[in-house]
Amino acid sequence: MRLVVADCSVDYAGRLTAHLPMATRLILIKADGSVSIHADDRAYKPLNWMSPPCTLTIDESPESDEAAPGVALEARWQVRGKDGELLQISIARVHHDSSHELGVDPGLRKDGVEAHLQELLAANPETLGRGWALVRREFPTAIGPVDLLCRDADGTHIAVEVKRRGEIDGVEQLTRYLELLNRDPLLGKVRGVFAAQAIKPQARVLATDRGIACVTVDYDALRGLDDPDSRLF
Amino acid sequence: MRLVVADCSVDYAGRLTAHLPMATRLILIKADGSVSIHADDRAYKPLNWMSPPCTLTIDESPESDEAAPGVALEARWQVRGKDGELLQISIARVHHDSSHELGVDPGLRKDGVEAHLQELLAANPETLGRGWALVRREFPTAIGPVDLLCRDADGTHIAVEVKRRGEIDGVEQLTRYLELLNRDPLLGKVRGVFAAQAIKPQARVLATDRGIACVTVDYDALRGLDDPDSRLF
DNA sequence: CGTTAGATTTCGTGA
DNA sequence: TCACGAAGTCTAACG
Repeated sequence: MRLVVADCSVDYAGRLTAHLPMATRLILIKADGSVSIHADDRAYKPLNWMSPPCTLTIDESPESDEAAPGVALEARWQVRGKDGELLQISIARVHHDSSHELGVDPGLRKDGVEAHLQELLAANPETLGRGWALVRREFPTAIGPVDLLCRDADGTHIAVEVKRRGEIDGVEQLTRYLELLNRDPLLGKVRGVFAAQAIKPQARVLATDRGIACVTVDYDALRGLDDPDSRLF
Repeated sequence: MRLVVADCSVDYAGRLTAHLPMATRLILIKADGSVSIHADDRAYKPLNWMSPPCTLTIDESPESDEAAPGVALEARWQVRGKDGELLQISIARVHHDSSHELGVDPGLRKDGVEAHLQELLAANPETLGRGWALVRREFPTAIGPVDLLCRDADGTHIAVEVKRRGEIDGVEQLTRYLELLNRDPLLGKVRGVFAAQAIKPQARVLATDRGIACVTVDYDALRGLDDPDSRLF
């Protein structure tokens, strides 16, 4: 990994066209070939970048920038990506330049994403409704799998769409599934349930309008049900 | 902006739970308070991060990590965010540490996004169909504005949804608008057109099934129509 | 290889 | 401030 702090201007032409006027910025070159240009804000997002695969070529005696003919340039970097994408960095002055050997990262472990929420609900269908039982996770349909298919105490099937955050797209998705499932004579009338940690008001309105019930799920409580050791009380 | 290259392990607890075992990484602290931890791959995305507003506290004589009692730690950084989010960085060895004054970035100019595509189509409705005229951009409905409302040579209204890339969500969106617009007796029967630089096959199928026409738009040609100087041929 | 759905999405804009 | 739509989204999984 190479870290360069420099006064530079930047031009990007590819999926869009963008220009950065001359200013002091961090240029980050990773071992994967990626190049990113950071200002001192915007959290982790760079101002401009090039994703791998790409190639960096350096011109140590470039012409001056057309936009600023008076400014002498130390170097011009050209990063070429796929599809003719080009990131051009015109460097007027380098403040810092260092390289570091990081090695391959051992990777990271995550917990608490939608897949895990789905697992927890599959293991505890009673959370969604009294007397409900799981029929199948990832129940297949022609347009994709339904997250959970359950059956209530009366034997009625319920299609459950699980989201971490319940927004309008999830309701649309469940609507398409229900349309298909309700054509299947083996299942009979299928109801819909939209389950999420939090449901946006507009999504709730749309769901209700379509006869889909909404359930907000307490992730921590569910995890407690699943693993009593993790309870804190 | 402060750049630290160090052997560290990381724990994050907040919107999810995540752990990074000990390894050499870049820690980037920006003036906005954000902290991000980068490996030498994954392009510009960090392994872990904390977005502002957040506060960094440093413990210079921490206890050893529970997970690795044998490893002595130089420091432990705790970054606290909103909602009790916590990013904890356990530092075993610092390889590099430097700070740099970057100042406020003058910002960047972008071109070629959806808003501009919408402007160009509004200025050139004939691109969508012979004899078409623009009625209004951002035509308001109860659930949000339709990108373009046009009228063809016969006086029939057409609702146009503009996307850079035409996917299934855009068709759903236009469908909802059409449902509403067709209840308005002042407009009469309203047709739908889905316009994008490229339209995914499935989106095209869904649109066609719902009687919505698809138009692929040549952005560069449109820009040429709008500004003859920018033509390259 | 195309398509889909998720993301600690992030980021802007308009109400 | 909240909510929704767009993003140079990116990325991993699945058919």
